[in-house]
Amino acid sequence: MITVTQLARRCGLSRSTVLYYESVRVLKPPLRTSSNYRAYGEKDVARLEQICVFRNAGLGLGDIRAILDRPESDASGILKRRLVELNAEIQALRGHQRAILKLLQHKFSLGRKKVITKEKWVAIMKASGFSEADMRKWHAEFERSAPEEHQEFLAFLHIPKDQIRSIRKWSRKEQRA
Amino acid sequence: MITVTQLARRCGLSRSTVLYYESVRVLKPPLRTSSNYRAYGEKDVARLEQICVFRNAGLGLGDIRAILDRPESDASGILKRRLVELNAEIQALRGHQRAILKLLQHKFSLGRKKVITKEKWVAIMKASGFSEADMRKWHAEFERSAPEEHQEFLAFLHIPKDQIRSIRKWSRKEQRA
DNA sequence: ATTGACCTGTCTACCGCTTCAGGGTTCAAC
DNA sequence: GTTGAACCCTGAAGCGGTAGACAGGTCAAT
Repeated sequence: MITVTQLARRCGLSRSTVLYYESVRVLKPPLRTSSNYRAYGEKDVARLEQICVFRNAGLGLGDIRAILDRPESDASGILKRRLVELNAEIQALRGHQRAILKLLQHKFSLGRKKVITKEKWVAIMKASGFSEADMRKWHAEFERSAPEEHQEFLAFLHIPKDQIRSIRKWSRKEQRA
Repeated sequence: MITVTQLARRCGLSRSTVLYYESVRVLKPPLRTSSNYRAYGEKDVARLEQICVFRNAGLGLGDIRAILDRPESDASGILKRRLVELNAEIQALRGHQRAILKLLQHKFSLGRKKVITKEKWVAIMKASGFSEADMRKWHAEFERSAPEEHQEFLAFLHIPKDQIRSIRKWSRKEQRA
């Protein structure tokens, strides 16, 4: 029998989160000690661990409750739906990234003093955790979904024309491969 | 001079959203008619359109306000930061997707009657808007970030061993390319 | 003067939490 | 036996960005 904070820590959550899960009844109200403290047992731990598994899969608490409490609910259906939603969300974020690139282009070409070069750009990206492989994938994605913006962006980095051609070439190859 | 609802519709937003923007003063309080209706002019429209541009780039209203109202604010710095954050968010969503795939694997192998095949899987993915290219990119990403789970997943689809080898081979090539 | 389409401000809900306020309990040291 | 730290409790409010509902005011037409 453990307390809320112990349970929370065992699952890598905060006490408040566990309490919140109880309040939205995705976690069942546990036994209480004589002094009204929550006392959790094995089953409660197991349940919370399951919840965490589904949360790591990006499911909402409503969906998790459905899966855990209603055996007739179509768990794999829910998971597939979420898989598809996640894809849409990823596309949306990629769209945001493309929009930012466009904006950066404009900003820099307005305030013309600040010329950003390929080297500076690569430094920014590396500093923020992009590996070489990530950057190749990034180019491939950019080329696939917005070839014209990709061209524009490369030109904006003052990369010579022939080099731009070769970058776009392997970007296309990458997606065909 | 147009009204709130007209302004909102012109920018593809709801009335409540425009009102909210005003309340958090990212949009300036407009002139009022004699009957106290909001009356927006050209400048207001332009401002809201700018706001929408930045919202499409996934910036928060706070950042937008900083960029629009404080010329000394480092707009391109904010944009770059956001670019990096977006990348992290995308990685997180991909992680969710991988977690779901693992779960689906377990589900299906528990209820052993339901054998999912490669064909069924591809049908699900296609039905949800994955192109052939998307799926190749998906494999490449899967192979790059979680090769063992990728192997497991392919086996789970009852794909013959030699075919699995070839799929993983070109997945790795795709990222090297 | 009435209809119907607009407008007004204010309130609520959604999600997944976090934080705060204002208390009670347990356990150890002194 | 009392003080203090570290726990526990409940309940409410807040975040961001948006959608919608509500009750009532305004306007152009009939």
